[in-house]
Amino acid sequence: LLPPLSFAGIIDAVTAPDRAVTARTVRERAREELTREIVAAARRQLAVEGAAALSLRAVARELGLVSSAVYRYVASRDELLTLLIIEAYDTLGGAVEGAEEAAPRGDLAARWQAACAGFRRWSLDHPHEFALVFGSPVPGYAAPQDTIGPASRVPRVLIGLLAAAADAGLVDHEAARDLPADVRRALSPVRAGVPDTIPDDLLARGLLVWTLLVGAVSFELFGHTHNVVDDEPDLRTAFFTDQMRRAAELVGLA
Amino acid sequence: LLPPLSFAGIIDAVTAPDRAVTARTVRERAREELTREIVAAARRQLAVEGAAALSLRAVARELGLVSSAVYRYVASRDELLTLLIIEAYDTLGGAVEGAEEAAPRGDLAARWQAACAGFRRWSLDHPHEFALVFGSPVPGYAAPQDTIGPASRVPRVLIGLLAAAADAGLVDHEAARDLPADVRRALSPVRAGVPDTIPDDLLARGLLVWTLLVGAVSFELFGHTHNVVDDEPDLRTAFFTDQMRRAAELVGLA
DNA sequence: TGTACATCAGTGAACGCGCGTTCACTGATGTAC
DNA sequence: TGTACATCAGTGAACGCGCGTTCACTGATGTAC
Repeated sequence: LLPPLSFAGIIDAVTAPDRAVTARTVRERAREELTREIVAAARRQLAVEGAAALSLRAVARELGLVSSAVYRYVASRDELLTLLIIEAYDTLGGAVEGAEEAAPRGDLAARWQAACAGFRRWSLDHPHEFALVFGSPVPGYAAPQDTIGPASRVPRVLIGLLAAAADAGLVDHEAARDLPADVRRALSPVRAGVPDTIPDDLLARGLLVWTLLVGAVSFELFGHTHNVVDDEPDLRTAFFTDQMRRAAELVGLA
Repeated sequence: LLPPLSFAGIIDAVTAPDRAVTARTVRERAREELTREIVAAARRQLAVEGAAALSLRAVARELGLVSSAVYRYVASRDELLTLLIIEAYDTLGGAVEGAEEAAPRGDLAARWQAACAGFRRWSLDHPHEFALVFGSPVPGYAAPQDTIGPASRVPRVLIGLLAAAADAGLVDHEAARDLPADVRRALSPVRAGVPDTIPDDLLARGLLVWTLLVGAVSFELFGHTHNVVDDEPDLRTAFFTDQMRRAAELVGLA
């Protein structure tokens, strides 16, 4: 009874709101618009209550629809969650890219700090989205393939910086050791997606630094810096910046 | 109508199961035993389904009780969650302490790696407990004061190692810079609980390394190493060990 | 040692709530001739 | 350009589920005299 829902079509409708107005029918336009409104309502609920409280019925209520009507647009609660995850990855990616691109091109340290600050800013502004993406997995939910593209936008920014640092000769190749064989094998999946100009050792350090960025923001958002770091926002920022500077030293970005 | 429930009493009953048999009444003993069984059943549910699926009714079912009977022992679902959080922190703390203490005393690098390996092992064996403690906060739940003691057991192990490294002169004091004033102020809460032999710079590095440990395990457990690190368990372990060795270099524990 | 009263454990029924999902349906929009 | 049929959006009712929590109650255990 359900119409053949194209998942990719939904994503298009959601992520490309302003494409040139082609000769689409009224129905097509209404469908795209309502799909976007459903996702927007879901996003608002996520922002306020968190992923656990997200329900199709509440989305329907907010839009003045009967709950079953939502099923014309979204196959299930899980699919809606997937859309939100994709959107979160995407806006986070955009925020980090934007911040990094606004920094002076020649100053790698500044570009790194800008990226980190952008990451943290977005996360503090969207705590539930952050939790959805980097926190505990939603029980019974398995992320589909569609998320891996958007998920890699931020890492890709970091990879760009690492490559730039390597190209600029900023990485201490004396200190760069050869990795043990098993560690090199462990890294083979990432290795495939990263330019050869980044040596294995730098790649391993890059993962360390990426872990650190996400870990630091997790700690802050999930309350693990209580009684550790002062609560005053400026001091928190100073601490984070200091931590990220230390991280940057590991990969020639300080 | 509810009896005056002493929270500390419950914790005693749960965490000190084998205290000397004093002249307690049958009722008292039955109460302690059932309280322990309730927490044990809740722990099993947590292990299987995760915190979101934890319900008082399910606990009651498992013990063959009527759901309202559980309220004789536990004031609410939140209190039960708190008990589980405390227990998770405690068993994690015990696991890390045990692992660290089993390493040769004179070998700080080995003690560090043992602590990290113990942390990761416990986490892989108790993924939902890890998520409960280090993952997204449970919505609508605020951790009470009772958790902060157990929560600091693992950090305390790391502090011990940092102090030992400092005492042994393993930390490069040339490289140790003076911290900017705002970063020093940001650190004042931790500072109060850490021996003076650990300088500010080392303390800041210590937090970096602690973030890294938790972050690395989070990434692995929450699926963020998919398509990054090979799935084979031995290779994952090799990668983790390598990352922790790099972390150790920052604090003179390599 | 035995009895009277107080305390406590566990029962069973109920309240009120919200959820995801299905299904047969009406009425509006789109399309082919 | 108009009509006949096909497609689609949204409705309303229902199914079946589980949850946390309250409350008046029975019967067992504990205690004071």
